[in-house]
Amino acid sequence: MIFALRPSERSGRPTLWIPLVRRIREPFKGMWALPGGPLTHSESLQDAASRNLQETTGLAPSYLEQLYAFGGLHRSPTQRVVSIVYWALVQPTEAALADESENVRWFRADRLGELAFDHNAIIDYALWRLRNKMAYGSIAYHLLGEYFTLAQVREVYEAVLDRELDPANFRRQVKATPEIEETDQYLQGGKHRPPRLYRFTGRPGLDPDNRSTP
Amino acid sequence: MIFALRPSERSGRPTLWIPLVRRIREPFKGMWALPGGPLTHSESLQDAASRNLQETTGLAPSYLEQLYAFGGLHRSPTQRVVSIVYWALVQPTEAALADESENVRWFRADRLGELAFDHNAIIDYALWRLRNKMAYGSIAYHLLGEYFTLAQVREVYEAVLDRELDPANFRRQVKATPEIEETDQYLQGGKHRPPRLYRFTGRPGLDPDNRSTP
DNA sequence: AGTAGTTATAGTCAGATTGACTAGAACTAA
DNA sequence: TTAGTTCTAGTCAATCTGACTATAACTACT
Repeated sequence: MIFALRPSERSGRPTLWIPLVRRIREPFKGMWALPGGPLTHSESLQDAASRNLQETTGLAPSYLEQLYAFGGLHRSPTQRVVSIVYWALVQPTEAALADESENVRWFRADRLGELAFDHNAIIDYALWRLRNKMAYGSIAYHLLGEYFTLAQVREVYEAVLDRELDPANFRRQVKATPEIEETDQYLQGGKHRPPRLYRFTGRPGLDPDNRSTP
Repeated sequence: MIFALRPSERSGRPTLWIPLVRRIREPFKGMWALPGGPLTHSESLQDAASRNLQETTGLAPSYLEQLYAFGGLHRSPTQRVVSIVYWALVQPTEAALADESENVRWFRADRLGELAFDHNAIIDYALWRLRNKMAYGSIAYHLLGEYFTLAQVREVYEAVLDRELDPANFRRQVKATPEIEETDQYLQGGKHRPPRLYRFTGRPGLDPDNRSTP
């Protein structure tokens, strides 16, 4: 379950996108589904998630965390399947050069059709968790590059939470978090006053003892 | 992974306790471990957790939620094991009549020895999650009976968070939550002014679409 | 060159929340 | 009757939040 920011077709403002793969076998042949695959005997759960991510979409995530183990009896019509789902955030540079093909395509998170299995429910849950963690923790920065403006951070929040935030108040809060470091560089090229660039100095969301579930 | 409140031996104030079972086979024969067992083909994950809970300790939980799926390669020295761990809260009435025997015993959560497998780490994580959810959500009431005083709620928080809280300020906050309902009964029998009894009117922590992970 | 348009950034102000504290109320035990 | 206990309501200052104002610094256009 992978999230990335991409500019919306119309407004150009960043929006949440999700890569899906097309089912090439029954059940649900032809429908879109979350990327995934089996767990082998010689890899940890997180390693398996990384590997499946790499194999199906070619993406390297900047954040990876276990979402939930789904184990209802009728998730697949043909057999009993337990899915230990992970969710990942990838930076826009990564997302731009991701494989896209006949059977792998990006979709807007808020405009998905009906997917295979219970994958709509899984995505709903992942979205809920993403919004939740964003409100508390410092997770938004894993959707951005190394340097960013405070307006870009705000756009991430606005895209995920789906509501507008007051620019001045948002600045005040972000600047108060100790993990945000001011640089002395500015982003040039806009048709307005150039904004200062900042850096995230917190931990890189991939370490194994990632106590960040809340 | 089961939590219940029991009065401490010395002070008599409520403390967190955990039931453990003794390993009767290798590996880790003779050591204490979390209750658990295999998943069958005809039960959901939550059902399997309930059943294992019932079979090993005889307890019926008032709250049950998935904790995490542990799948490291070397969790068991003999074979690869993936454990989908659930955590439960049981009310003191339930906890009092729980089976206890040579091979099932209650331990204080803050005074555990070395357990089998990675179970110490699992308990640490569950404790972290319990503290976290308590700070936000309304989970403490699943450790209490139907009627309770505000001082009892405060004692739950103090036991779990392991620090004292100001009684007056705590009252103010709890009374402000809409899920708490004032009754017109009072708890008699103390050597002081009888405190009013309250009720929890929120949802009963067992429904399947329990969106309460944060 | 000058002016309009845009976003960046700092600051103010009222309302809500929080932590520390005070004080009276209502019971029991001596 | 009094001392001891907890219950309960309230005050007050500090902090945080949301709404808002004003200036700064750039580009684009005339």
